[in-house]
Amino acid sequence: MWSPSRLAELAGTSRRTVRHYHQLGLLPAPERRSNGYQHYGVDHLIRLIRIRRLAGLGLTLPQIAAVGDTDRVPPDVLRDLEAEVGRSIDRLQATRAELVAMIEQAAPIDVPGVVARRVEGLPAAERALVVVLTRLLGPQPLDAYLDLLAPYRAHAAVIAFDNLPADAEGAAREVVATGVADHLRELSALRPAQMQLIDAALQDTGVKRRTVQEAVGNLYNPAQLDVLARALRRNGRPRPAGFGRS
Amino acid sequence: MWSPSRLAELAGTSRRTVRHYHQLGLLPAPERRSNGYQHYGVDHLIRLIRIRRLAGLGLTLPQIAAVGDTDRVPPDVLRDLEAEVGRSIDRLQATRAELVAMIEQAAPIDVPGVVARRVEGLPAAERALVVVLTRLLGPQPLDAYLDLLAPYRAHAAVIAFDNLPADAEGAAREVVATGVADHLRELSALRPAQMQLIDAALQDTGVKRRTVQEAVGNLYNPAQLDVLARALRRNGRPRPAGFGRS
DNA sequence: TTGCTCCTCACGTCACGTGAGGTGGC
DNA sequence: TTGCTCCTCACGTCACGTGAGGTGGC
Repeated sequence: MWSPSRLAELAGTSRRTVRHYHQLGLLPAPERRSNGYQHYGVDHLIRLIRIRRLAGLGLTLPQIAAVGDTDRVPPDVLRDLEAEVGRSIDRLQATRAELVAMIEQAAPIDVPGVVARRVEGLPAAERALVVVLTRLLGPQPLDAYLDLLAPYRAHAAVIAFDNLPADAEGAAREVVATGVADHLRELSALRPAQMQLIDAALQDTGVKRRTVQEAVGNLYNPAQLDVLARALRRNGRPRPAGFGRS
Repeated sequence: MWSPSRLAELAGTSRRTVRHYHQLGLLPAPERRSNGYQHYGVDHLIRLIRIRRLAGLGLTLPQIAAVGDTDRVPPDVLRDLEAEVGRSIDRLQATRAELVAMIEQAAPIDVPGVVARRVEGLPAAERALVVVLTRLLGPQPLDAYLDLLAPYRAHAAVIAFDNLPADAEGAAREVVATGVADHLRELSALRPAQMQLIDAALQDTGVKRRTVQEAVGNLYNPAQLDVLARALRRNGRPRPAGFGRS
């Protein structure tokens, strides 16, 4: 009655798909004419339309095979599917919002749209650290960190730190370390809650803190690392996590 | 610095994924310790996080390779992605609505939820025909057809037709044919607009009409097909497409 | 004869998952 | 010694897509 391509067309699919369903035993084999050509009847079409409907609803082909010829899908299967589809929609809507934000702000890649505006103009090492912290900190500690970033960087000692060459001499290092340490103490006094939030987020067994330390050790040159160590010694214990690092 | 599994964990992915990116050249090979163990630095982590971000936004791995180390995704790529994500969301929302309808109505499989209530209690052949018509007719002609279905079936002659055995005699066939033909004429007079809508939808080169005829020829027994032929002859040309079929 | 459809393998796609079989570190 | 991680193949997954090479119908 119908050729393979006609059948596929009527069901809105491809010949290969029909063949695939034959191979899986989802669709019964059609009759053959004397020349070997296959031809399909209305039963095949009904069955194929059903398979396509269920596949379109998100059932896997084994699930469709399990449904077989019964006229209802088990309700729990439907509920699972609906929940799964709901999650997919949520994910895609978040993705879409992220894309829209990136388009509108012409935002850079490495960091979510919300974060992008707050890391503009940072030196490469700082940006890299922010990228790592987006994976290590939860939303709130990350927010606190980003809040502190601007006031932290609004100080000449920090700029000096950024530009410190690897072979800077001890005296120069000490000057920068003093400046950074003083500035960090002021900042701690000014925004203690945020400092604590960051610190607490890095607590868990210390594994996160060690990760930050390793990242920092990789991102700065020896002179800069030495400055950080000096600044920390100078401020004693209450080391301000992501800032007073190492 | 970091082992493969630690790197994967920090980026929220798997070791195999990391290996896959190496194979594709997306991620540079890490350094090796003397024992052959790989270890990764912060550069690898940054790069891996970037790849995962872009993959999460829907870029394919070749697209990510093309973006490389530049800090912006080309705007047209972003716009294409956003459009594609939008279409996916639309599709999934339609799927979800369909699933919800099926759950709430405990609806059967073969037919969309909206159609389900209107084909309850139909004999198997009629249901099969409706399934085929959902593929052949647009929404409006299908709606017209479903509208006519109830009044069409509210007649003793139609029930007699359903129950006609394959070996029914000529006299019995003629009685049923007369009843069906008369009923169809009345229906045509009563709802001419809907009849015409269905008829028009089946026009296109006649290929759809022939498909309906083939389906009908497959769904009814010889006596029933003979009745349909008689009823059509009796009513002359204005044959009511899906109803007065063959 | 030409162009179209039909046939059956069988490899390719996409982004990894999942063992298989063996070795290093504590 | 045990348990854990590390290593490198290499086949498997999912639902088909895409030729490859050849034949039938008009």
